[in-house]
Order: sequence, then C-alpha cells, then structure tokens
Amino acid sequence: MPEGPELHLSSRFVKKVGDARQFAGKILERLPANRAPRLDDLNSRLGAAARYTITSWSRGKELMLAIKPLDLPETSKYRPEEWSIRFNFGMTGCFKFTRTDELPKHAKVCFTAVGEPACTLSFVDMRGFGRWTPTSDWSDNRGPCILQERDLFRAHVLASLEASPFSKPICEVMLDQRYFNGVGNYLRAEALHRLGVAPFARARDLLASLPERLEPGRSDLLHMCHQLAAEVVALGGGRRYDVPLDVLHELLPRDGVKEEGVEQNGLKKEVKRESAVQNGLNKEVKEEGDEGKEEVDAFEEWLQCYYQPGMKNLVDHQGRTVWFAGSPGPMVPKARKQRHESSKKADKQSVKSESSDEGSSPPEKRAKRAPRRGTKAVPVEDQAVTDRRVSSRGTAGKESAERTVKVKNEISRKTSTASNKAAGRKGAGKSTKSRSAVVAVLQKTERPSPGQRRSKRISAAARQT
DNA sequence: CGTCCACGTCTAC
DNA sequence: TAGACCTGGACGG
Repeated sequence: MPEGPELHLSSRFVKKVGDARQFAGKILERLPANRAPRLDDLNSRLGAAARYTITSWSRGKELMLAIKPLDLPETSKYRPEEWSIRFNFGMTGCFKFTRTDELPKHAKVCFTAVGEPACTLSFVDMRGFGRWTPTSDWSDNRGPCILQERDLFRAHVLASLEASPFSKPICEVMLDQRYFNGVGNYLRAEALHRLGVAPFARARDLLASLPERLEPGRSDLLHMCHQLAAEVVALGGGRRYDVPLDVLHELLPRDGVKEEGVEQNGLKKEVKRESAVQNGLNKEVKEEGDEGKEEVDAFEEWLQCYYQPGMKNLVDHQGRTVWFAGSPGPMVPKARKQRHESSKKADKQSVKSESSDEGSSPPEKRAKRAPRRGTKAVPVEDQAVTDRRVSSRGTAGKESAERTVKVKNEISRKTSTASNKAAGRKGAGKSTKSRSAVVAVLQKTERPSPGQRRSKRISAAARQT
C-alpha cells in the first residue's frame, strides 16, 4: 500500500498509540534467518525493564519512530539520535496495534505496551521488503516530502532539471525518490492522468516551463503530486490500507498509564471521532439494489486511472506498470508490454476509440485477467482529458544553478529542523505548522463528485447493453 | 496444481 | 537494465 500518504497516516497512527500507552522491555525483531538484527545496540541500552514512550513522524516514503526512555539514569542525557528508528515500508509494510496474543503473522518489529490488555505495537510486513535502521536521519538520497514540504519539493525539482534523470520519461522520474519523495505507482498515474500528461513525455520538456511559484488557483504536475497525496490522507489511506483505528478504540483507553483523566478523555474522544470517520469512508455506499455485495471503498472510488477498467497500461523501463489514458507519449519503451487486459466491457469501449491512437493496443496479447472489481465498467475517460495540457505558463526555466544553491541550503536547514524535532525541542511555536499543513485545505479539482461519477458509470454500463 | 501480478527499493553484471 | 528480495491473491487448466 504504502506511498507517501500511507506512510504519513501510519506515523499519525503510531503517534496516537504512543500518546496513549507506554512501552517497556526489549524491542523484538522477528527476522528471517538470513537477516541480521538491527536493534541490538538500542536494545542493550534499553535494558529489559525500562519504560519508554514512542512518537513518530514521516517524510515522503520514510517513517521515523522515536523512543524516549523514561528512567534514564540522571547522568545520561537523552540523545534522540540514539533512540530513533527509521522505517521503509517496502511493498507491504504497515503498523498495527493489537493484543499481544493476536500478534499479526508477519509482525517484524514489536514494541510491548505496558498495562492491560497486553498489547503490542508492531511493524508488519508480509513480503518483507521493508527495512528499518536505528538512526534519526532521513536517508540522504531522498528529496523533500511531497506532502509536508510542498514548496521545497517544488523548488528542488525545478532546480534539478539539468540532472540526467530528467532526460527520462516523466512517469519514470516520478518514481525517483531523490526528487519525488512520496510518489509511488498509483500517485504517478493519477497525477499524470488528471492533467492529461502523456506518461512517456520527456520529463525535462514538461517541467522546464513550470513557474517557481504557482499562481493561486492553478495546478500543474508538481502541485498535483502534493494535492493528490493530501487528498488520499484525507480519505484515510490507499488501496486496502487499514490503519486499524477501530482496534485502537478498544485497546487504547483502558490501561490508565496516563495520569490525568482529562487527557484520557480527550484522547478517547478523538480516537472515537476518527474511527467513525474511517468507518464512514470504508463502509461507504452499500449499493442499494443489487445484492449489496459491492462494498466500494473510498479510495477505490477516488482512483480515476490506476488499475481502472478502460485505462491503458504499459510496462515502463523499470518494469513497473504505468496506467494512463490517451497517448503514451514519445519515449515509450520499445517492447511495449501490456500487463492487464481491460475487462471485456471496458475493452469494447477502448478498442473503439483506440484505432487511431498512437499508443493504444499493445502488439502482443496474452491471457489476462480482468482488473479486480471488474464490475466497474468505466467509459474511456473523456477525450478532453487528452487535450488538456499542463498549465505551463510562467516564464521558461530560470537559471537553475542559482536555484540549486538556494534550494540545497534550504533543504539542509529543514533537515536540521527535523533533528530538532527529534531532539524533543519542540521549538518556539514552530510545531503548529506540520499538523495544519498536512490537513491543509484541498483545492477542488474539476472532476465530478463521486456521486456524479457513479451515475456516469452506471449510465455508461447501461449504454453498453 | 501453475503462472502472473502486487502501493519498493537495492546491488551487481 | 536485469535480477533479487518475499508472501499471497486471482485466475487458468
């Protein structure tokens, strides 16, 4: 699941658990035989009995989990850099907070909570591509966060256009975390699609004309990356992504580790509220007439391109599936390999409109399965989409040397801000920013509301019979 | 049963 | 630019 928004939601989740519960004892690593533990040092410092608290924050596709021991000897100062763990989620990482006797099968790193019922916060990772390292630094090869460092992210990309990766197709550069930290396969598809950008257009060509500062009310690819990430955060997360707040609701408030009832109550209330929101979104729309089996979740509804019927797909140069509509653009891989066949319904549609199209049906056909949730017959997304161009006003690329310096400076400044945070110096009033920036109000895109889209779909399906 | 596919990095020819 | 790293779900025979 995890792209920037999921990492961010996970960090909020971990923080919430950390606010409610204390932890104690060694951190348990459950590793395959071929992998060495990373937390032995930390554990030995922690000792078996020491209590500690946890907090968390994220940047792009990384999550930081910071531990604060409660009973450090007076002599030793708390140095957060010695007590932080940085996580990568790989393909399937997530955090869960469960009863200890119901530890998830693929729990890889476990933090034992104090109190009743006996609970464990665990990093769960089915495929095991996730990684963790004891450090309080973000990886130095990853750029600013698309979600929380919007302006810096923009500046950094625009300052880097001369770099060789930008000679590649835009869809491939968008997965390069040195520049698009937080973008993954679904975000790139959605961002490109919503602006009608051909995925295999040369990145530099597209980005060179973007203004350093976007005028209010306008959007472009860089802004879209941020905006869509924020939208997914607002939804509560991506595909099959469940931050188990409902479980939280049951397991958090009981243990009474926190002293004041006031705080307890405040927390309890907040958890409840979020839980309700979460449920509201996930359970959404019991389709009234037909069998009600179709439980459409909010994220599935939100997706317009990625994995959607009627969309085309190709395998990019890195072997990843790119979803798109319209023409693929000039830099299509030679072996135009397609992965999924559209569902039959959707296929009829696309075949119709494809014939003239440069980048349509792949030469070679293989047996494919329909995309899951194949019931969702969607008309090939309006032609208009293909005609819309990225808003490229603003003067063409400024001298980037100057930019580079400026941006680099700012990045390092920000980085040190991050370590301040780690240092627990909550700073003079600075801390307000992160929270509200994240929930920042989202500009409305001009796409139809979910309701409208649904009826669009239904009528399209009706047309086909 | 087998094959293909998956929201992501890494490192090694 | 391949692969390697993994588990498991969906689908085909």
